[in-house]
Amino acid sequence: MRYRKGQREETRQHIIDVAARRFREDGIAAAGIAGLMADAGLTNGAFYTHFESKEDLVRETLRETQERRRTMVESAIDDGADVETWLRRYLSPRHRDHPGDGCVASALVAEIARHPEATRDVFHIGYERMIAIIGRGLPFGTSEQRHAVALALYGLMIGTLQLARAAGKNAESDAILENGVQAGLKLVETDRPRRQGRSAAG
Amino acid sequence: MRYRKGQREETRQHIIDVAARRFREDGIAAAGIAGLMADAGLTNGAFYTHFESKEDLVRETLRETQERRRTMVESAIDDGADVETWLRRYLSPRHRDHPGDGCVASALVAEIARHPEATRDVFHIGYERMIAIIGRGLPFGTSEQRHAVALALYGLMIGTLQLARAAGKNAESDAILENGVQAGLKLVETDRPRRQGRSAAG
DNA sequence: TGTACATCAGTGAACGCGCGTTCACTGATGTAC
DNA sequence: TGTACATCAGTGAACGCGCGTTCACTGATGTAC
Repeated sequence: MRYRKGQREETRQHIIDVAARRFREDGIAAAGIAGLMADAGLTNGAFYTHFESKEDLVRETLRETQERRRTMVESAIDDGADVETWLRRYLSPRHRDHPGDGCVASALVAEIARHPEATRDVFHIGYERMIAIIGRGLPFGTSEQRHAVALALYGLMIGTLQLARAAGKNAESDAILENGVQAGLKLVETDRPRRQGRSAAG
Repeated sequence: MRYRKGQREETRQHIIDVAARRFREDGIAAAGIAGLMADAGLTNGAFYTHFESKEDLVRETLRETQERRRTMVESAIDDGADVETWLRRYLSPRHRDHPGDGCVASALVAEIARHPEATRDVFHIGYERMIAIIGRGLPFGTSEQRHAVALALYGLMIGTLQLARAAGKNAESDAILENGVQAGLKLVETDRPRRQGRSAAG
């Protein structure tokens, strides 16, 4: 490998990019370091000049992927995208079929729950920020109401995407996704302000 | 090991029970055969007199755990439990803190999505039966409406439980669960028949 | 009833393999004098 | 400007370990004659 100024930071970033994809595609445990490094065009030994351990890489990867996705959602909302637009983008066959580019929570949340606290803390920070962004993007309700809906929406989104992934790439799986979109919209509608009167007694 | 009539079937069942717990607690990949067999009080060699492969055990374990949980939900519904009761039982700190006894989908769905088709097929059969039971337990709507709500509810349930597990065992995690219960009830309420008039125009 | 053999359920060592991690080493580039 | 040395980024073999799987073997129980 030629020595070049700035090489180090560039390589580190490249390893993180490769890991981000492989972790989401295969799971953290199933993605080995030698394989990751080979994918990055390097040998296994170089890994430890960039990261303390595999767990360290996991944390860095979580930080990066969570921030990137949050930024995506944030700018979509700033561009005026309504709830249905990004909900439908999340619960899409495209997202289902490409976990390597997708939401890290839907791919790895169950595995992360079994990782050390330091790793779960990193995930948790990203998770709370994401909930805050989603809440801000909702059209109705007080900030408490929007936070509550955002929490539930996120649970619905990752659970539904996972079920669709387990179902495969077929019409039934597509229907699971579409059904999730409709349910999500209903949750959002719950807090729509009513102009007059009330619906039948509950 | 003493030879005894009926020993074989009993042992097989015991291995499945042990595996069902360990898979849900540690993940399928992280639970090794030697460890499982030691937990069952046996040595690793005996495994292959009961199962063709680890993947075979995974399928048998899925079949068993899915059927058992379905039966639980079914009898709860037959005993007249309302939606809130079993929803609150599912999204409880107890269920969050004991994945080994809990819903296999919430613990393993993402991992199962990466397993061979034969395994995903087994999961899918159990999943569809569970959706059918949940749908039957709902109080409102046509059978199509109830199926749709059941689908969304299940996604919400497993996603929310996973997020609570990643958050840990604390008040915030408890709040995630409670919020999920409320959202689930709202989804169910959506199809409550209205006695008269309509809510404000949408 | 006694005996020889078959069957059963499981033992435990071994196979090749890939894991995360360590470390002595390489060779290109930067820099002090 | 030339030279000696430091630094940098990475190589690649090796470590101990646990994985899924195989197989020759054990010893208790069942059964045919």
